[in-house]
Amino acid sequence: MAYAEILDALSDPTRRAIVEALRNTPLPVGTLAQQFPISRPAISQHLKVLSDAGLVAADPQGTRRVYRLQPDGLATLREYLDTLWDDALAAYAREAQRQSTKGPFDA
Amino acid sequence: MAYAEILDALSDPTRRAIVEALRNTPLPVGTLAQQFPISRPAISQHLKVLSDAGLVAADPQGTRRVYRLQPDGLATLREYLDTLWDDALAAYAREAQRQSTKGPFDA
DNA sequence: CAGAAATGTAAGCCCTCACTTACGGTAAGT
DNA sequence: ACTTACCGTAAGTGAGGGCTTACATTTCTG
Repeated sequence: MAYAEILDALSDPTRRAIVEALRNTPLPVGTLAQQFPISRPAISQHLKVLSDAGLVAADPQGTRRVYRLQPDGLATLREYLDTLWDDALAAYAREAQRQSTKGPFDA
Repeated sequence: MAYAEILDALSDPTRRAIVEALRNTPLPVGTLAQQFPISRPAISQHLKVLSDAGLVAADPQGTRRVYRLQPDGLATLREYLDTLWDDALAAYAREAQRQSTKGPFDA
C-alpha cells in the first residue's frame, strides 16, 4: 500500500513541477528553487515528501545535494494502476455482456 | 494536462477506498455510503470529484444512480506515467554512464 | 580557525478542502 | 395525489498542509 504515499506526493502542483524540472537533468536544491516563486525551504520540504515516496533521490556533492528522478516510486504506482486497469476493463466487459444479454430492446 | 485532476482525485484516502469498493462491482450511492463511516452527502461529493476526473461513471436506474469504474481516467494517468517513466530511466542510464566514465576509483 | 555557502529543520500562520446538517428535486409505490 | 426512497447541492465549520521566517548543521575556502 505504498502507492498511497506516492499519490499523495504527486497530488501537489508544485511537487509535480519539481518532478518535471528533474525530468531532464538532476539539480541541486538552490538551482531548483530559483525556478519557483516560493522560498528555498519550501522546496526542501517538497523534496522530502518526494524522497520519502521514492520518487526522487539525492546525491551529496560537497555541501550541495543534487536531486534526481528515481524510477522506484513510479514503478510502484504503475504496478498499482495496472491492476486497477485490469479490474476496470473486466468490469467494463462484464457490464457490456450484461447489457447485451438483455436484448437490444430493453434499454 | 488532465492528469493533474486525476492525481488530485486519487490523493484522498476515502476516494481511493471508493475506487477499491467499485473495483469488483458497480454500486448505488446509498449502498456505497454504508461501507464508510462518513455521511452519504460526503460520498456524493467524492463521487463528483471522481466523476469529473473520468475515474467513475453513473448509470441512472430509476431513482438510483449506480456508479462504476471508468477506464478513461486510468488510461490518461497511465500514459502520463509512462512518459515520466521513460525519462526517469533515461536519466538513470545517463547518470550510470557518467559515473562509469569517471573510472571505478573516483567514487 | 574564521567565514561563507548550501541545505535541512522548527515554529507559526493561513487557506484550502473534507465533513456535517439542511434543503430541493426526481422517481416509484399506494 | 400523497408519501416514501434515493440522491445532489448549498452553507458553514474544523483540521491538515503548504508557505514563510528564523535557526542549526555541514562542508569548502582563505
